[in-house]
Amino acid sequence: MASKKYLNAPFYPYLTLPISLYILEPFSNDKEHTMTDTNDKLLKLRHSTAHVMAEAVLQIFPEAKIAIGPAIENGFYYDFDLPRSLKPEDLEEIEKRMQEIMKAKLDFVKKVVTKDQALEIFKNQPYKLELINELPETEEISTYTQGEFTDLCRGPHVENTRDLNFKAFKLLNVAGAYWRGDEKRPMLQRIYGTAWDNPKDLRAHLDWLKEVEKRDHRRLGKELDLFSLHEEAGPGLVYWHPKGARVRHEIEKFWKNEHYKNGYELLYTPHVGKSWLWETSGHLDFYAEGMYPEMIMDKANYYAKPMNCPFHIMIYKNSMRSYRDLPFRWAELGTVYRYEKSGTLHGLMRVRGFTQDDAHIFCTPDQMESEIIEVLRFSLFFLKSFGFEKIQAYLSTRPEKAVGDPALWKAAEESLKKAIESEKLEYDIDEGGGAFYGPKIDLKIKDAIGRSWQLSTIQFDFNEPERFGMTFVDTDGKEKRPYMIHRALLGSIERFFGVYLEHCAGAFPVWCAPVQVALIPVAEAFNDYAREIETKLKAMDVRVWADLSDDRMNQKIRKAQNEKIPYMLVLGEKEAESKAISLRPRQGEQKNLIPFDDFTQFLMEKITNKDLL
RNA sequence: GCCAGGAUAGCUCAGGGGUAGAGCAGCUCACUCGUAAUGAGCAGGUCGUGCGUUCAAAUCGCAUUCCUGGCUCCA
Repeated sequence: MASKKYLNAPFYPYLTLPISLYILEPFSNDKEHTMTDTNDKLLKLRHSTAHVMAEAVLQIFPEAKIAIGPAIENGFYYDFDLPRSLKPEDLEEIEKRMQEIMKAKLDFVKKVVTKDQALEIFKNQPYKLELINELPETEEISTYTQGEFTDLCRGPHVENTRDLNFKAFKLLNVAGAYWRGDEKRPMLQRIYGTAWDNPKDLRAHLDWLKEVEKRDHRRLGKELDLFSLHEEAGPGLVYWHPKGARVRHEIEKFWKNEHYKNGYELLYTPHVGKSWLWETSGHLDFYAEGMYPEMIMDKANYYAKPMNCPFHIMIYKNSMRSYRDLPFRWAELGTVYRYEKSGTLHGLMRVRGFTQDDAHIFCTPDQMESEIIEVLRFSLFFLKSFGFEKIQAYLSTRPEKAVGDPALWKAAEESLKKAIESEKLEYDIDEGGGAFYGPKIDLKIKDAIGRSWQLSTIQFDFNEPERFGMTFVDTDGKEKRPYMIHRALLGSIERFFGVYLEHCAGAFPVWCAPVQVALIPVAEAFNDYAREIETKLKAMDVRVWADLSDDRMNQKIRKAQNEKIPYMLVLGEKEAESKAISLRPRQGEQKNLIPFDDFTQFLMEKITNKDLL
């Protein structure tokens, strides 16, 4: 059931499987192209284009069964049950016929019909019949007809096919899709297309798609030699190459330092544990199919951990805890393993082994509110450190089936809301959208090309403290239940790395770039000077690469540029004489003959401030 | 998991029933050159894996693994 659409969902710390909305809003700077601005005009136009496509498909396959064909973000689709599977060439034929239909200037004619009439009209269309029969009695049933094609549809539509610009749409791809998204129902063929008001907008959207492809983290990961995956060694398991590991190390170093600075302690816990843990936590009941299968050893069943929380709870329960000890803020870069269906694996975005930037906060009821506010502030600090300024919060509240006292839920929800408001974040409330064990806040960021990704999640848990019988001794000498909050800021390191890689298109800021400075001697005669500079920079912990190959200077620059190394230092006779360098930044203007000390000062500032360039 | 497409040298890709091809990368040699590709040469795959059809398979068929695009967006 999961799909690529869910790639922007984070890895939840606890029991739920990731479910999330996919928001794709290209051209964040260009209102014309965003869905928010999508006036009915574009919606109508796209939906009408879907109808035109259905007509074209029926011309080719008169026996085709049609399902549904809505407008979606940037375009539309239509699902068909066809006698054979479509080939890419079919799309061209369909497109051609669609253009003919548009040029024919056909009216879209609406007709209100009775249920019986509708059943008669669509008697050969089983999917439509199913829809008709499920319509509420009160609902007006209408059909829209253009040319030879009539569809069950509530509209609205454009008036005439001439309102559709036959040069402003394009069919993109064919895909399988279950009827009504249900894997037990028949698999239909879905044709996706994109449609716009004018050819210029279409062009812009196609360019955007190209940009998405160019930034694909799988492509960049290969080009920049950052990581790899190996089917023969296990799908969905990531191998970090030296350069990728360097970036990851820098990110993790930053993460750890900031946690210590912000009142957290770090933990390390095992990767496997006996079934008792997962029976107690409830994972084996609710989540078994998401776990790697058991390993049997010394007559006990062990599981690779899909979550870190039970381990942190073990540490909590290791001794008596007093209200004086709380809150505990325990963080761990914990690598977990989950069985993700083979069809859902995708580069670094969806994998089977990944590292959560996890933490659990155990606190008293009194502390809950300030802890939540603090966690949210800390999340925002991290996201902003990486240059994500546009942040949207989503608050999910108590679902019908839930554990825990409703009053506790209410209080938790209130404190979550207060935290969001104190940070003045935009937010949406998903009523009843919380997990069964507690309400949560999710944070979504928007990347450089306008796509939304969910990264942080802050979740209450009324379940595990109960199941594990966690307690603390309160001021009155009585044992009470602590509050437990799960939170991940970046989500998982792997996925965050993928998102960030796409966000910056491979051009990491200097502080975490795998190579920070490239040295480019103009000719062999200046290799010595390059070595001298290299030694000095290395002594300052700068990651430097001296290109002493016998390539020509132009070639060296090209290589460094393609590797997206932030700074290139060109070194020749003039530089060597005056102990200077010529600076060619990966972006921006070059500056010649800068005193070396000036450069290092500039560089160190960039690095320590984590400048994003 | 399901539907469709794909898997050919490290990378990007061409070819297609008669025993494999390009560019880049790599290696060697020459060149020592001021801001995005110096030139020449060499080496490198049995065409994802298995089984089958055939005189003959990378090319056809079946199976399998992995990859890619999709699989709630309610007429």
